[in-house]
Amino acid sequence: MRLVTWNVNSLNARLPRVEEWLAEVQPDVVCLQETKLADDAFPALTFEAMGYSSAHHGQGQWNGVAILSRVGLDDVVANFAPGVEPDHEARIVTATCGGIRVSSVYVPNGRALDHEHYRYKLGWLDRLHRHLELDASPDGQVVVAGDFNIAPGDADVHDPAAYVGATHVSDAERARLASLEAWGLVDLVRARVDADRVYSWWDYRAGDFHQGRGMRIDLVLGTAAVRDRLAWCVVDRNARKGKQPSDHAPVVVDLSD
DNA sequence: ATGGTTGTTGCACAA
Repeated sequence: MRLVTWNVNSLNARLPRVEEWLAEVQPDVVCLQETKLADDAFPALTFEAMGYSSAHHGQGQWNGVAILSRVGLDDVVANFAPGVEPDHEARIVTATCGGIRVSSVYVPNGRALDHEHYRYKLGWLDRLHRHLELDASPDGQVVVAGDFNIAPGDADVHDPAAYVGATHVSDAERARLASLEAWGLVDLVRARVDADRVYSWWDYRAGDFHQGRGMRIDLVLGTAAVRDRLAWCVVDRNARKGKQPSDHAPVVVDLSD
């Protein structure tokens, strides 16, 4: 099974590139973030024609997450699971695809350590942990994939010194990620790729992509049962090149059957 | 050099 995650930064602006990339890469399960669409504007028929069932949780203009699957799509939960305080923004959708409980997540950016949005981010990550406790089992096949807006370690940041005091690298954010790992999730790319400078996001400005100034903030987390199936993975930085790219590259994970 | 770009029912703000 090929599972991917991609923050497309507006599906409206990105649909031609997304269609082209899906046709080339042929993933079975696709987690999308920042569709920036209302549910009635989501191009479900376009994906259906390519063989994908889909579940979209959107609000229009900002945020919006989706899961596409050609290996089944059942038991969809938009927002956090019942029992968790609902998010007022569209940042998580969950479905069972090919026997894996999959969540597509767009973790709040946080903006700055002294910003209210940062408190929202930390609380959101706590709610994600609670969501997993209610919706999934660490002993099962579970994947949480998306834009976490957290660089797990300094090896995931092009210039750690430049990010001291910034969001994405703070102890509190990394502690939330560690809490998800303590529940039973593993960072699949880090488990497989022993290298620095593997990034998934580059600022549009100042030629950051060309200069290699990026961060790895798009993650595929999986339980031990998923990690044991891990056959191959890559961040497809080619998708960050060319005309009208997203500022994020897709992350590709191949699992053995 | 706190610069630069892209997206949004934009005309500022989020990323």
